[in-house]
Amino acid sequence: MKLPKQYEAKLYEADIYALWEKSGVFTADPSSQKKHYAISMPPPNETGTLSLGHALFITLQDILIRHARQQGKDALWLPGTDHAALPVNAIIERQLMEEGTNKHAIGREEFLRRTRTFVGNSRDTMLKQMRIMGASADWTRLRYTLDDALNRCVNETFVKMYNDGLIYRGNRIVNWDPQLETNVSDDEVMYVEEKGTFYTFRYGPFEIGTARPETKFRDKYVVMHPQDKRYAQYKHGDTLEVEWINGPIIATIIKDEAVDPKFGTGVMTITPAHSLVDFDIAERHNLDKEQIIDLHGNLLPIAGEFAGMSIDKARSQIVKKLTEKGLLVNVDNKYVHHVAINERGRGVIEPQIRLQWFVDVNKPVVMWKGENQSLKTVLQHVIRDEDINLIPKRFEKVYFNWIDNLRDWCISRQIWWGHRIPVWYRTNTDGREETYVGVQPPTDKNEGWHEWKQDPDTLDTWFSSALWTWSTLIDQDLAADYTLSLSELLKRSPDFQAYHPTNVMETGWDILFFWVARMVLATTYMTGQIPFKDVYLHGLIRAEDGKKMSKSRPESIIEPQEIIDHYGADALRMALIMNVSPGNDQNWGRGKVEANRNFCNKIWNIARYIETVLGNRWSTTTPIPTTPADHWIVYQLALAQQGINKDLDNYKFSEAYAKLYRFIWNDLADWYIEASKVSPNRPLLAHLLQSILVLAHPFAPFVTETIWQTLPPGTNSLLAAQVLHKPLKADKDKGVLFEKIQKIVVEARLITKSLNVRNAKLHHKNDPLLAAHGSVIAHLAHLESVTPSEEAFEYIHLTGHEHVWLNIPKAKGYTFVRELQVKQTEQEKVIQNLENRLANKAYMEHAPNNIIEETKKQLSEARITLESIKAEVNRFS
RNA sequence: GGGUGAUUAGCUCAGUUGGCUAGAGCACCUCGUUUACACCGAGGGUGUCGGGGGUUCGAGUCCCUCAUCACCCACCA
Repeated sequence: MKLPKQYEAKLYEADIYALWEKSGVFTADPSSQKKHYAISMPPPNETGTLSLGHALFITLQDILIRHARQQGKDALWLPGTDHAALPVNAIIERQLMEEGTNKHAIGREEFLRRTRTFVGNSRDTMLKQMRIMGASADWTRLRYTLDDALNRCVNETFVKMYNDGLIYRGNRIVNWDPQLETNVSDDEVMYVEEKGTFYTFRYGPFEIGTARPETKFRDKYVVMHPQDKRYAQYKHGDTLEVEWINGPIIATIIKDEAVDPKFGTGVMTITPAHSLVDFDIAERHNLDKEQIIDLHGNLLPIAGEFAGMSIDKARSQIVKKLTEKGLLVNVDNKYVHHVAINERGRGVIEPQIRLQWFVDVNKPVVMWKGENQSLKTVLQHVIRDEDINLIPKRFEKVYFNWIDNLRDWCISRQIWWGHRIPVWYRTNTDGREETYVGVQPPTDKNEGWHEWKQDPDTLDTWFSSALWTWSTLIDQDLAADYTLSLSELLKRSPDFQAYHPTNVMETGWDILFFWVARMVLATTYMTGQIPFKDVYLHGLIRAEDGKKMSKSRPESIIEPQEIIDHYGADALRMALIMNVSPGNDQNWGRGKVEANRNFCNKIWNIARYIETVLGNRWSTTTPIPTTPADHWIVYQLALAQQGINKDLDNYKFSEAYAKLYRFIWNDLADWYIEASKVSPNRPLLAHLLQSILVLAHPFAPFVTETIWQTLPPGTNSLLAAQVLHKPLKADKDKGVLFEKIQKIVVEARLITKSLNVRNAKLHHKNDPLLAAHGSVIAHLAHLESVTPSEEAFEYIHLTGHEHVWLNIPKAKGYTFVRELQVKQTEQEKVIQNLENRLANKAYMEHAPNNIIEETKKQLSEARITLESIKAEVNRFS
């Protein structure tokens, strides 16, 4: 088949993907005798289209999976998508707002219908885009966080935790988002700096500061540090009457160490219902916690004349009233404070006390390694005991720091999109309430009781994603059989038995807490296994200017689709891993994509050339290396293959890729193929082409498979199904001859280039290397000829070769002598360094022998080179 | 307040356990259209590896310290 001059990715990629998918190469087989290898794909949120971040994880995981297949493993890459409760909810609510309506107006059913349509469209787009990226995922095992089987796992987990006392319902202060009308977990809260006003008011004998006067109506506890001498006269529990916003109130003195005596006056009043810190203080001393603000952010009747006002409106009026009462002491307009906002949806968080479901992270009821532990301590153990490795390792410190600050996990949400909480309530005619917690809804209908009603709340998205590695491996049909217990189900699920724990979790460091830690938590608890052995954390992709890609700056967002349309998926894949290290963010740059588009084209043209040279003379005979170049390239190939395997085994994507790039472009294309033009070794060329296609395939699956499909019969089938073979044996010493040839070529090129001499001739006197390989050298160095001759004094000698010279007239040699002198000085410096090193007693005593030997060898070589340069300089001076 | 990362060529960044004269891509300059490729080939790098100190025979790499930038966690009412 005749290939066109340039590789046009978009002409082939779709067909190639279809070919793979049809063939079933991506489908894993748990009954296979091969070694199993598994990766759970982090399910992308169904919120629109794939981003560059998704493109990155698809690339990294696809490389690992294809590499595992090449190593002869049964590889499962299980794909899926996430219903993404909160983010999706935020999008739908925004849509509704733009249409001038809201969720209450359309009702739960209609809301869910709209949401399903939206996520359905998103899912179709995203799954299509994953294929466009070349993801070799097992689509027969596609999962969705809201699948029935996964939903069962969610309920099983909830119920088990409930029965173990790990899940409880309680009135606690939570991060309430009045905009989305739900609470969110601590990890979803973001703090942004904001300039505000800080007021100081007189409060009886004290002065208290606040940035939020609107919460202060019922502040009846005045708190100070127990050791603060300024207030030693006041005792804990003392009461006094003070004049306040709506008249006099009775204040109670509380002594608590949470107060910083150095901040402000060292005295504060507290609002337990609307501040996390205040709530904790109130808990410690068993104080009243009165709600001041309602769930929509408006003041309650407790605010008297201000009731019903939004907090923003009320603030200035309250200040005004306090000023009129003469209670305002000071106003500071330059106060900088941190406002809590919901990361999803950006609503301002108003802490509220609410009846919510929590996961207790401190209760020691989790069996792990034969010990009763808390969820928290299990989390610590698996990393400390190296059951799970974090890559890069430095994230362990971040991880432990997060655990140290971990509080009970609030898992209930008031949004409608998500897994329903498996709890039902009913009352009887006497008003007595019953609660039922179960994997399936209760069915009994007793006399005198009303219908069971399910808890209206949904679960935090991360509660279901936490089960991802194993809930996806459960046999989906068996899961419908509720007579089986979960442990029986796990035992009878072939996928779970074959693929769990998975080998590696590859994801961004930004969801280490949200997701990775929670998978560890839920999976160890439910299955007694770790979810994965390694965690590889990649960095984020930022805009070209180094800032985050953000929807508020649409020009900063790069769509993978657009890049693929222009440059092809392979070019994008390689650009994303080139010169990138784990855990470190990278800035997007188009330059890398272009470079890799060119690399694809290079591979294409190597194939084009080799296919032309071989024509219809393809043979399947084992190639026999004959020339030094043959031995050299075979040896280099073996080195590259070993190096790439080792790097990928250690998740060194960037380094593996660099080795591949160097081998294909520099070694094979620039040196070997050029050298082979003198006398092509056809079987070896065929072998080399097939080898690089296999080696490059995990990185650039499309272009390599496209070429593979053009190979003649007998070599075809699917590249995606090929395994790595043992490299051919090469004679390393014969290969070294080629390195000598390279040195001669490089120098000949350099001299002819710098003197601008064309069609120079290279002569030698009885040099066996040149006698044997003259034509190759002539071709590579663009020389007219390499011929034996008698010594001619006025010509330029090659360094280190006393009897090899270029037929460049002596006159031109005088121009060259300056460069030779520079070289001489450099060489003298090198020799001086090496001599000093060897003269150093300490060095000779401490350095290992091989290093010393190496130094000696370098020195002797450097001396020969210097002598050669010197001789040449002398001839012209 | 606590922590992490970054600082290496004009730009964007690699550099594995310390060990040859520190690398890549892009950009730039010179030459070249030798029939695989101009998305190409050949040649071209004087980098105080952020500053200072230390450990070592030997430091871009390990330790201390300072500076700048980015980020994470906690959060002062």
